[in-house]
Amino acid sequence: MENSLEMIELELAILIRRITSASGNKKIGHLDRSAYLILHQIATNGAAGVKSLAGEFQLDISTVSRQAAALEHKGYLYKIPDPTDGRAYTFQITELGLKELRDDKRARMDRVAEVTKNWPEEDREVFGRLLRKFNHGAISS
Amino acid sequence: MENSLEMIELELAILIRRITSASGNKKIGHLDRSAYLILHQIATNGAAGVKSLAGEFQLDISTVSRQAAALEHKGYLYKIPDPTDGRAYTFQITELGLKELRDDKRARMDRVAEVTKNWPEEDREVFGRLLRKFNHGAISS
DNA sequence: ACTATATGTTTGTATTATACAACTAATTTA
DNA sequence: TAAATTAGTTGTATAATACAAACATATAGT
Repeated sequence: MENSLEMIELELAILIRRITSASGNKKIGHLDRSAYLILHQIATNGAAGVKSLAGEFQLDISTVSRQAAALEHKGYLYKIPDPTDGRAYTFQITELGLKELRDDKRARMDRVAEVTKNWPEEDREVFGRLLRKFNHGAISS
Repeated sequence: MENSLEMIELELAILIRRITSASGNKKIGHLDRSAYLILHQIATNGAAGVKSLAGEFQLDISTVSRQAAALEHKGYLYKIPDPTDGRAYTFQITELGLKELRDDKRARMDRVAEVTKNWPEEDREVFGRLLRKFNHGAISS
C-alpha cells in the first residue's frame, strides 16, 4: 500500500509536470485544455452558464468568464439569455465549435494512441477506468 | 480501442485541469510541484546541473535555473562547482532539503491515500504501474 | 597561440492562466 | 421598498513559463 501510494503520487507529479510544460500544454489543434473541456462539457451536457462551468472545473468564475468570452469571440459558443433571470446567460456550442471539438478530440486521441501504441488493449481500458475513478474522488484538496 | 482512447484522453484532460487549478496546484507542504520534483530527482539520482534537470522535466533551462536558485536560497540545495568546467555547477540536496522532501512526499501520499481510500489495493498497484508506463512513453509532443 | 564558435548558466522581458476584489445589473428577502 | 444576495464582467496582482540577450568559460580551426 505504501509502495503503490508512493508510485501513484510520484508518477502523477511527473505526468502533470510533463503535460503542463508549456511546450505540450498549449493548444493541440486550436483549443487549449480549458477551451477543450468547456466545449466538451457543453456538447455533452448542454448549455451552461459560467457559474456551473466554473464549479465543474473548480476554477474561479472570472477565469471561466474570460475563457467563455474568448470562445464566443471565436464563434465556438453563443450566449443565450436566461428568460427567467435577466442577469444570467447560458453558453451553447455552435456548429463551428462542434467541428473544432471533434477535430481537437481526434488529435488528442491520436496522441494518446501514439503513447500507448504498444500497450495491450486491456491496459488502455483499465487505465481509462482508473483515471476516471481517480478523478471522481479527486476533489480532495 | 477508440473507446478506451477517448476515455483516457478525456480523463487526462480533467485530471490535469483539476490538479493544476491554482487552488490545488500550489504547495502541498512547503514545496510546489517543480520544487518537489527537483528535490526528488536529486535525492534519487544525485547532484545535477540545471541543464540535465531541465531535460528531465522538459522545462526551459531558464525556468529550472530560477527554481533551483530559489531552492538554494531556502537552504534546500547547495551549489557545487564542476571542477572540470568553470561554467558548470551541480546542485546537491541539503539535510533540510531532504527533510522537506520527506515531509512533502508524506503529505502527497496522504492525499492520494484519501482519494483512493475505498479502492482495492490491486487497483492502486495497477494505476501506479500504468501511470508510470504512460509517463515513460509520454514524451510524444 | 589566437580568434571564432559553442556551451552552461543567469538575467531581462513578455505571455498566459489563474485568483481575488471591485463593480454592475437583476433578483430575492425581510 | 430597502437591503441583501446572486450572475456575470472587468481590473489588478501573482506565478510559471518560454524566448532572447548577456556573460563567462571551453573547444576547435587555423
